[in-house]
Amino acid sequence: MEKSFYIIDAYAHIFRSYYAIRNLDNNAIYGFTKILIKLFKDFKPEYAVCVFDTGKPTFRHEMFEQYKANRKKMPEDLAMQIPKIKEIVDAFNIKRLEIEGLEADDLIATLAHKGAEEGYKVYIVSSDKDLFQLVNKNTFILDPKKDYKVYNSKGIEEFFGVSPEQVVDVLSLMGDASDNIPGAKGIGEKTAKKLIKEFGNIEKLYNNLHLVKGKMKDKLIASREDVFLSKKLVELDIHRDLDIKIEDFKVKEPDREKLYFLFKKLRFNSLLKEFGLESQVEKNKENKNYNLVDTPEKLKKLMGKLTKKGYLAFDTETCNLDTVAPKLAGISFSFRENEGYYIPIISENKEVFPLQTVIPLLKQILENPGIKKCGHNLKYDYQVLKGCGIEVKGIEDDSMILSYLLNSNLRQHNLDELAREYLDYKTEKYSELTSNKKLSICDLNAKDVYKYASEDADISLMLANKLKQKVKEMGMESLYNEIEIPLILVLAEMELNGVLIDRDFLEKLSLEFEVKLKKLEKEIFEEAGCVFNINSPKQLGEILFEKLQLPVLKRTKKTRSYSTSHEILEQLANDFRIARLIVEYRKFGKLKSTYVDALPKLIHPKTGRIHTSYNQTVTATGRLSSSNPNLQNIPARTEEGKLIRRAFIAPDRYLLLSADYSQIELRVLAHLSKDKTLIDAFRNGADIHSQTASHLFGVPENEVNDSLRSKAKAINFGIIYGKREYSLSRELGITPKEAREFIDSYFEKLPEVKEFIDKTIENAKREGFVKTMFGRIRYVPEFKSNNFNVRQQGERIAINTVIQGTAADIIKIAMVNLHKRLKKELLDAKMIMQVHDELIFEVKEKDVENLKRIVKEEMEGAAKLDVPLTVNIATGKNWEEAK
DNA sequence: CGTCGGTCGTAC
DNA sequence: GACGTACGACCGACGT
Repeated sequence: MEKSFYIIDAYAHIFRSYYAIRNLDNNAIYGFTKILIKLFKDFKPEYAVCVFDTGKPTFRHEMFEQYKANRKKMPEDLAMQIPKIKEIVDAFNIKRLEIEGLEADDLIATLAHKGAEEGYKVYIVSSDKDLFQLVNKNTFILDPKKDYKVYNSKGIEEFFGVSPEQVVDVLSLMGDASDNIPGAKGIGEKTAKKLIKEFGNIEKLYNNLHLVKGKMKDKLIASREDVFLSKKLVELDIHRDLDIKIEDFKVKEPDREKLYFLFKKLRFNSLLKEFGLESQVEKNKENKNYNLVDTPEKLKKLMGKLTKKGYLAFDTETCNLDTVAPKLAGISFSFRENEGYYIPIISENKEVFPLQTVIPLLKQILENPGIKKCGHNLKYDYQVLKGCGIEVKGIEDDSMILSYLLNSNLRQHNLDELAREYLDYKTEKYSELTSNKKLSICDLNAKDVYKYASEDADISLMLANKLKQKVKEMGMESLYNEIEIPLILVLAEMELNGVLIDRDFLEKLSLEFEVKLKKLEKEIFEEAGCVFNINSPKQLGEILFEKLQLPVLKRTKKTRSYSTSHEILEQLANDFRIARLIVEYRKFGKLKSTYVDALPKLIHPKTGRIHTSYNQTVTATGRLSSSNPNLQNIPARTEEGKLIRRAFIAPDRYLLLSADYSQIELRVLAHLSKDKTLIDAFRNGADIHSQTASHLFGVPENEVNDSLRSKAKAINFGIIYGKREYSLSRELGITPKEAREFIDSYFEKLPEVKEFIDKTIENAKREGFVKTMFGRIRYVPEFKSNNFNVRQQGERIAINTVIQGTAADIIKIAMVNLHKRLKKELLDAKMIMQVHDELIFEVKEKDVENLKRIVKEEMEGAAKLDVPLTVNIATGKNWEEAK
């Protein structure tokens, strides 16, 4: 019985997977691993080896300086995958082989030769035609690209057109652009094969040149030297002196545990299944030590332990999700990995410990700044506890924020996912715990809750340890410690503060809008000649473009249905009354449903105020986001929109104070690019858009009219968003060619800006991520796409993220500093809202002037740039007035 | 009846 | 397909 020996050409598969599989992280690892799995499942190799390259120069480079000179450096994101691939090969218990100064192909040739000599059936796992020359009666090619087809000599001849012995000669004639093998100039694959089939090899070909006709003969004569050099380059070299025994490559059982761990980490869930690695999921549960602390004795003992700790994780459980003061159900602690304690306060809706006895005990721990705390989404826990009269001190780590800093492209950073991703651990889900969705933690018995609750604290502790290390490695330690962590409390308090809303005013507005909408609706139905749902783009499209036969100017992106967007309706508005009416209807409908009717519903019954959620871990650039409601998109531009802002009010004897950064993103651009023109403009306190217009159109600044200024403004913002000629032309109502000229002349007048953009993109492509001024990173996987548009989007993302992200960092710094400052100066003033470049405060009338001074100082001093940061401040009884 | 993708519109 | 970052209302297809 003959033994089989499989030689795996690692890099061939790695490169192919990298370029063939898109839209997947770790694509090369994935593709390569799939091949290994297939091999194990279908071919069950007894002997196998994985051959790698060292990338060091070889004798071929000495022979021919240009050898492989065209090869680009391995892309960064591929290089990063190589170590993992080696780990996987090791876990499969397949030997790896790479020898310095020896190309993989030569190593494969040597191994194949040796294997055949020792009587093995040799299978070369590769799709590379350079290896076809090795096929003989004991050596075969196994091609994963061709559905794992096995080629013998005859197979090669059928597939490639010549016998394995003739492959080298064909390759020498046709050359290989990717390896920079010259071949015969002007002779391609087809001709090469024809010639070799006719003559047998290149020696015989050149000895019988007289039999070749016309141009082809001339080409062969001209390339003679190149062809023979090519043959030497293409011919694989068998190193008979290499001390290798095939016996050493005996395949052992794969290390299933290691593979499981690796696949899990890489999120190769389909491969887990494919290789039957699912059974071990629960394994990590076994060594957990979770405890229910349900007697006064146990509680006392735990508290004694906790007071001696310098660092611990905690997590609160609540009965409801009330924004202001949710009811505390229990609290869990962990101070050692795999260990956790749950103190139930409510079990099956009955008090386990009376609050007045537990709270003082908890205070000793939670309010002690010397005991550093960690948790997951501590903003929430802080608020819960504040509702119980506990003010948590010593917040050091938040695993949610750590995860966000490591990958801001993810919008979800929930504990379950992170545990799976980083700890290979499957958590108990809240939904599994309650099974019936109507139950809350308080309805359950603490005996059923404590494991779940302890786990959360334990997992957060383990994650914080692990992720903090990574954050340090990425150079984000100070961003984390000095900006994001202190910001938790700032946001927690802003949310608790909330903003006062004039409910009566909104209710009156709602009635007014309702009347307006009814009237518009009637008119629209009359124009249309029928009744339909104006809010349905589908129905509206059918009425406008089918029934009424209005011209179809644009279709929607994904479904190619009629576009009824504002832009299109505006274009139709001149000729068709119905289009004007719909624009008007949309405007009022939007304001009414999104703001006028929605805001009163969110007024908290106890405080009479709106308490939004500021999310710290959502945006990819580092900005905050706001939800329930979103206070960052309250209308500001139109007259009707401004009415909404009048509903945001200050209580009696208080005022709202709004402070916004003037042109912060353009100032950041000026600073980062060091562009002289921009810097000068900002230093001189000029109107930046007029100044740009002056430079751009070559007119003195006092002669810049509104039209020129608005063009310059559009370009200035266009730069930040990476706008191109097409969209700029649409905005300015000019041709794309004219827009192109504007952009070109902008870059000509502000060359440093152009340089900054190019450098940023270049850097981003090389590193795979961009970095803001304060070290925040964002990965830009778009660069890996094989779609041109997606790659171009990557460029815009890179630019915009650096600018928007840096601006976001700056206002966050200002918020942290202001929060401290307000506490210190004992002003009757509270920070209540943030809208990206604007902070809004509620301040007692007597303290307005002091607050103005302090806010200006802290915001303008938040970062030291090459241009001044300028802040405009206004006050009023409501938000509209304070603008 | 809930979920989810598509479209549209608001902010900076 | 053409401008970055968000949130959310509404519709309607789809699955239970």
